[in-house]
Amino acid sequence: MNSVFNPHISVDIVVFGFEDNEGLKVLLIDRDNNENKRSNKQKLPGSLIIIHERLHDSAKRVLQELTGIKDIYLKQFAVFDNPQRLKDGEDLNWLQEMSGTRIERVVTIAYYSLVKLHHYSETALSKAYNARWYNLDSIPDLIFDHNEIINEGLSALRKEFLTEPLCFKLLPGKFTINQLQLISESILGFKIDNRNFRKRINRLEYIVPLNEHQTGVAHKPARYYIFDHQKFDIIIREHTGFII
Amino acid sequence: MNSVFNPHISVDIVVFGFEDNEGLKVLLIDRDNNENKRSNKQKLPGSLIIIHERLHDSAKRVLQELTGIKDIYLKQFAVFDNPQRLKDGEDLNWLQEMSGTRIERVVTIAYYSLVKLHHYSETALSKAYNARWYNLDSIPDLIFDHNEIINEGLSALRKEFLTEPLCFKLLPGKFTINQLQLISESILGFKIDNRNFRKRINRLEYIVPLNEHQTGVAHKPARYYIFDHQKFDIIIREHTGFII
DNA sequence: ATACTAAACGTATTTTTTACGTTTAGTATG
DNA sequence: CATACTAAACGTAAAAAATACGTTTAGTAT
Repeated sequence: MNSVFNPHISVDIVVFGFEDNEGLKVLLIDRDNNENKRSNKQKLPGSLIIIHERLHDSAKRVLQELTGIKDIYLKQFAVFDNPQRLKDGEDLNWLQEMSGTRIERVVTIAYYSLVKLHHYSETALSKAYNARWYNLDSIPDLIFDHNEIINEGLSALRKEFLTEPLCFKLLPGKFTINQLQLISESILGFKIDNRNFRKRINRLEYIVPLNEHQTGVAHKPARYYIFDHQKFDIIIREHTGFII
Repeated sequence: MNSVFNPHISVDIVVFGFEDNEGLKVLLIDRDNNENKRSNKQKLPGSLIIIHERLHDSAKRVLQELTGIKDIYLKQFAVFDNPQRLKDGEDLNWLQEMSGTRIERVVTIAYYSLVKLHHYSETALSKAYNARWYNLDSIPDLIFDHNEIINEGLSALRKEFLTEPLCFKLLPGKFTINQLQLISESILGFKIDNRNFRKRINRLEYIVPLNEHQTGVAHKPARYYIFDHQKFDIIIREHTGFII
């Protein structure tokens, strides 16, 4: 591969995976692919951008190559620009060989993303790069500043979750209140009282109850709800949640 | 000037100026300096970064050159990467001459900043670049995508204002509740009921009342308060403000 | 018929928000 | 030195939201 790449700018993506009743997981890949193995180092999915490529498209491309995931939610959350961030000579050599260009300094634009983990279990993920899910509390040492990128990504995700209707990126069109709660707990990392959660949700006009219920479950069937994007926009733009 | 610049990456800064009882203003400069005048186009303060320079340092440098402002609050809020963003041939030529390099594509990292406007009135600002404050509702057409950058910067500022203790970057160490309210109104762009504002502020443990009051004012002298950063960190990290 | 399960409902208490009216501690003035 | 003036500060009643719990319900499974 020679320099179709812009050797100054890259994207990296922190893909968070959600699964019922589990903490969030993060998708990591091997630095080297199976045929071309030189180390066991791991990293975030990411790449130098291609000349003229848009950052968002670049992130999308990388993710699709590694996971087959399309139509995914991607959020730019920070830029990592420390001139020393590539300092490990061996990793830098790897990057130069991989990209076919001489590299001085790379500023990386970091994205996070949120997917239903079971949609992308081992089978769909890149075998060539040994893509795997890791619990947040057992992330190995990664190349460059990728550990730092994950930490900042998690903060950004949690902060954003409280002010943007993020969870509807994960939920199906029709969902139950308990599904909504499970996602919230998983992202925020703590348990929520179900009775109070329900009351709060029922007050929100943009979460609309349907006259439709689960079928075939061995308990009281849950009601389905939909998220009304338009109502949300109208209501939330008028809302001012002070912290000061 | 020849290529000490990185011709791929720039910073631009939306400097918001605050003044009692006024809407926010934005600092703009002329594209060309007085000696070297070729047009009347205006732009945000910004520059290609210097090789090896950190983005934050670059933003700081540019601001200081144009305004003399040091020790300023700077917040990275977005990246603008449209490959067409420099499309206007004339502005692109200008940039190439100015930087002494051939330029293909520039990705810009955008910052916003918030200053007490009266500290940086006409006298302190760069005369060479004709730096001036503009009301938000009378921003002229700017070069490249700078109008878009301002709009996004304003959204980011307002959003951030509601979740971060931004106003204490503007206030003196000791401040009155009414000063706090004026800043809030100015940034958010609407009026707040003073009686309810006081009550809310008085509940916040990290805004600590002093036994010290204004002197020499022709009315009941106001009490001074200080912002307790440590208490804020402890309290806010435990706080979860749901919107969903 | 009985057990089991997740969903859904309920209630009492405290805290916060909202929308207003009133009083106070100073300086300025005639 | 009494009165006016000003911004600061206090107050109150009602509505809405948050919190911490206990109970009932609509299904399937045995």
